[in-house]
Amino acid sequence: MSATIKDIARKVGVAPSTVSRVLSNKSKYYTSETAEKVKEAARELGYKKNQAAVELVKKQSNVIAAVVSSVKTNFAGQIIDGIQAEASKNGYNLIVVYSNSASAEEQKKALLTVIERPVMGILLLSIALSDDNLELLKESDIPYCFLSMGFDDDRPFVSSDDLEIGYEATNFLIEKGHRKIGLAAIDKYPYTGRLRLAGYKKALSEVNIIPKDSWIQSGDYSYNAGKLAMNAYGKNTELTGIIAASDMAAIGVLNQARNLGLSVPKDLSIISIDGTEMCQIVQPQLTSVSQDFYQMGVVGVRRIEESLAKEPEILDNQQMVPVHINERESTQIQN
Amino acid sequence: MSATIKDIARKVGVAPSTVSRVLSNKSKYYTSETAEKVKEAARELGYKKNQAAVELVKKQSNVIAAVVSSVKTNFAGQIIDGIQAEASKNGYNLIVVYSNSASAEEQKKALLTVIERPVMGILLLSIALSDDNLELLKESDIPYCFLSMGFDDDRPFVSSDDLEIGYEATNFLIEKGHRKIGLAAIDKYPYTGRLRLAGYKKALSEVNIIPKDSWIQSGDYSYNAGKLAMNAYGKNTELTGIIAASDMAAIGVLNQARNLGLSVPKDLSIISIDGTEMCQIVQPQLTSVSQDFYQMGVVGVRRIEESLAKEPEILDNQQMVPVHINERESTQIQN
DNA sequence: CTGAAAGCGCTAACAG
DNA sequence: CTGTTAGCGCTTTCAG
Repeated sequence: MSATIKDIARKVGVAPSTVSRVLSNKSKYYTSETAEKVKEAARELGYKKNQAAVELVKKQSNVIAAVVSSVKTNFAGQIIDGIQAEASKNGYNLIVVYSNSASAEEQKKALLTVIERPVMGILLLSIALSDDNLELLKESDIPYCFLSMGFDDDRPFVSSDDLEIGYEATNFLIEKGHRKIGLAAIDKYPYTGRLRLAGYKKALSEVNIIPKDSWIQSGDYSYNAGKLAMNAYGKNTELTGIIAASDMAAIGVLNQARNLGLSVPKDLSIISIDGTEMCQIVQPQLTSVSQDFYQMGVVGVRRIEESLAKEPEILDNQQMVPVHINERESTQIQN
Repeated sequence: MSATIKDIARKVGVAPSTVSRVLSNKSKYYTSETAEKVKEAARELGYKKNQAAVELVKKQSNVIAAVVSSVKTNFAGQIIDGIQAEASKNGYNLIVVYSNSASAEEQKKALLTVIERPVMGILLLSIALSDDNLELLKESDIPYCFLSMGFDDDRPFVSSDDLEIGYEATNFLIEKGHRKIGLAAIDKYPYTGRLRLAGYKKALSEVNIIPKDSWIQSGDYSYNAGKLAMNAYGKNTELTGIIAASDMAAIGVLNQARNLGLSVPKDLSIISIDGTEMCQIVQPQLTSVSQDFYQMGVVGVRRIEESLAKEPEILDNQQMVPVHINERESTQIQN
């Protein structure tokens, strides 16, 4: 077994409490002389702090936990980078646990893994919690915040403004002269899809366009959903522009359009939602409404800090991170 | 604060140890009658186990830790899926911490995050540990295993056989009739690149081909490295086939070839190494030597289990996971 | 500045 | 089957 604080104390000839003070940098409470001896002994003994013991007595730790849906989302990495950077800056450690969002049972295990130890906060990345598990989370009294998804109730979250995303994407195409614009692979009913759809309709209605039902092809944001949507539009579609629900969906639309003999952007303009690096490795490169995932991670960590510091009532529970449009090669002016 | 085992004991009128027994499912040691009452009370009180306390006394936990290089690798997710599945099957929990492999300091923090608590094992995903940090890891006495990378020393790892990868990729092109074959974006000196290069040379020498220096363009496996390599080969390259060091590198080669006016696979065949989903979303779809990343995760967990069970001497420290070739659209017969 | 002592929440003998 | 006791490794009063 690893050496303990007592071993060091014995070796140096001081009390365990003194060793603790040195090793926890409670300066002012020891001479640099004893500090040296203690540190020296610690090194020799290969001492490693037992955080379980520390957390047990302090009842808090400096670790932030992120729970991530294991469904492959290519932007999760960016959010995690943001969390990591901000956490590290403030001296927190980050641990992440993956959870298959499909199974409430798996979800619960993931959640318990972090709840059952004194983490300072929990960040949930695009994960749809079951009611039971949400209850579990609330009961834990650990500050939490959802990232990259929103809700109608008062749960704290930080995400992009999905209404704005739908609106901006649509407006971008309108300003390029497009009138018949499709919305592909979007999930119509849950919060995110619903708002994007609303933004789409809003932009359209401002120029007096009423979208046909067939313009809106719902789906699950996946590559395959993109392909299916494009297939449904067909080779002879009246659409001249398409908004894809995600980068992967956009690539699906793009590839299927090509399969159908359509040339992008000549015959069809495509604008994607997300703006991950995927947009830049396909040809033509995809114009996108880009979300600032990194920033979501940063804001999420700050959100946790605030929950710790302030009373719940003062908190601005639901925060939006701005989006911006990256014009690349998949869109062009429509005459 | 959350309720403790004592609160439950008081409420039900039994001893804390009894509560502990019920809650830890030490069946045989209590009547179903008391069990009911205890569980009922636990539910009412919203009891949550304090793992810090458990781990402190048991000196071991059921969590496996994965340390992942935060450099974006699109296969890390697959490895983690494999770890997760196998861990979950055996009742372990997985926590992952991200570490920027560039900074030894960051690395150390990540490592300490997991070493300073009683995890049952540590899996390291394509992370190049500094000497100090490797020492730290060894000292911890926690079983560990590197995944998706190999070493010349006796460190435990599980990876693909990189010599075989280089050999198979090259041989595949040779059998298609190619004679002038390039190797792009590979890191020549470290273990992985060195072995792949050796496999490449071996296959070539078997058919009496000696590669020119210019055929081998080293790089860092990235998209950009792929582009640079293709650019170095140039529009009028004598090569008819190229092996790319990774999927992203292959896409870089592919796009740059197209930029140069070369058609794939008509003018140039490309075979990629990795075989992630990226291969299927580009056009043409990329032929690849596919690694079984998921399996690496699975084997990694088993490796940890074995280290716990057996004496170090008996262990087969370095394990290879088989690769296979997926022929897709980016390669064709060369006359 | 340092030591002694108490205790975080839980489990594991040991008696009964 | 259940209660009593001790203690995991650390921090934190409280004295001195």
